[in-house]
Amino acid sequence: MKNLLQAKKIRVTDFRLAVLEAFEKHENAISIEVIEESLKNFDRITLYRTLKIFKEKGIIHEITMPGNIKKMALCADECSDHDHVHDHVHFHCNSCNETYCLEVDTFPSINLKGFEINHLEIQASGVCQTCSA
Amino acid sequence: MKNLLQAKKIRVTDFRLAVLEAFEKHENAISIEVIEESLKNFDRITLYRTLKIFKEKGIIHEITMPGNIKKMALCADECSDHDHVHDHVHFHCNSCNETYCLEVDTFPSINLKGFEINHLEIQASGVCQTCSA
DNA sequence: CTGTGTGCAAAGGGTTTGCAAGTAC
DNA sequence: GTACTTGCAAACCCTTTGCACACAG
Repeated sequence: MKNLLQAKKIRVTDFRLAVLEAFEKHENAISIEVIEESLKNFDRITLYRTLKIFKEKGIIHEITMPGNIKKMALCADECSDHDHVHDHVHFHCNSCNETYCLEVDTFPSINLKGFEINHLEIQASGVCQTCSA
Repeated sequence: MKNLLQAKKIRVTDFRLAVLEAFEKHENAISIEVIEESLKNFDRITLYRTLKIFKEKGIIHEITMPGNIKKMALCADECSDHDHVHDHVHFHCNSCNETYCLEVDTFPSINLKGFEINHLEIQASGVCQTCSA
C-alpha cells in the first residue's frame, strides 16, 4: 500500500494507509459510509480531502449510479492522473445494494455518427449472482 | 403541453407549464440552472418539487454524468410511472457541455453470467458533432 | 367546495474553505 | 527546514420540510 502512494508521488501517512486498507478489505465498490465505519477516530473533512486526492491521482474512481448512489473503488493499474481507463461494467444489485466492477470479455462498442467518444461508461442494475442464487 | 400533464393526471398550473416549456425549448438535456434562467420570478423550492413530481410521473428523467453533472430531459412516450425505458445513449460533450440523448439503432447487449440485468445505462463523453465539425 | 400547488422561512445534510498546529521527507 | 497534511470551526450550497395562503378541478 505504501508503494501505491509512493508510486503516485504523494506522502505516506497513517490516515491514507487506513483509507487504502478500507478499499482493499472490500472486493466491490464501497460508499463513504463504509469507509467511515472502518476508520476509528476519523475526521470527516480529512477523509473528503483524502478521497479527492486519491481520485485526482487515479488511485480510486467514483461511480454514480442512478438514484444518487455514490460508490468508490480502486482503479486498475492502467489508471493514471486524470486518465481513468475502465473497460468494465458497473453493476448495482437492488437486493443487497452491492456495487460490482465487472470485467467484460467483449466490451461493447458504439458508433455515434459524428460524435467522438473518449470515455464510455456502462451502468447496469438488477439482481446479482449471490442474491439470485 | 397541457395534454401531457392531464395524461399524467396531475394538475395544470402556470408554473408547471413554464417548466415544461423550458424542456421543450431545448433539444438536449438541461440542467437546473438552465431551467431557472428560463423562468422569471421563480421559486426554487417549488421548482424542486415540480421536478420531483415530473420524475415520479415519468415526464422527465434525470441523467447523472461522471463528475456530478446532473441534467434532465423529457422522457420518450414509453415512460410511465417509475418505469423508465431508455434505449438511448447519454452523451456529454466536454467542449460545449451539452448533454445529448441519442437513439441507437442497435443497443448493445451485455451478458454478465449470473447477473440479472433489469436496467442498463450507457454514458459516453467526448466531443459532439457540432464541436468537432 | 375540496384537495392540491405555491411561496416563504427555516432546517437539514453533505461537502468545501481557512487557518494553526503537526508531520513526512 | 520546508512543504504538505491534519484537525477543528465555520461557511457554503443544494435540497427538503412545515405551514399558511392561493388556486385548479
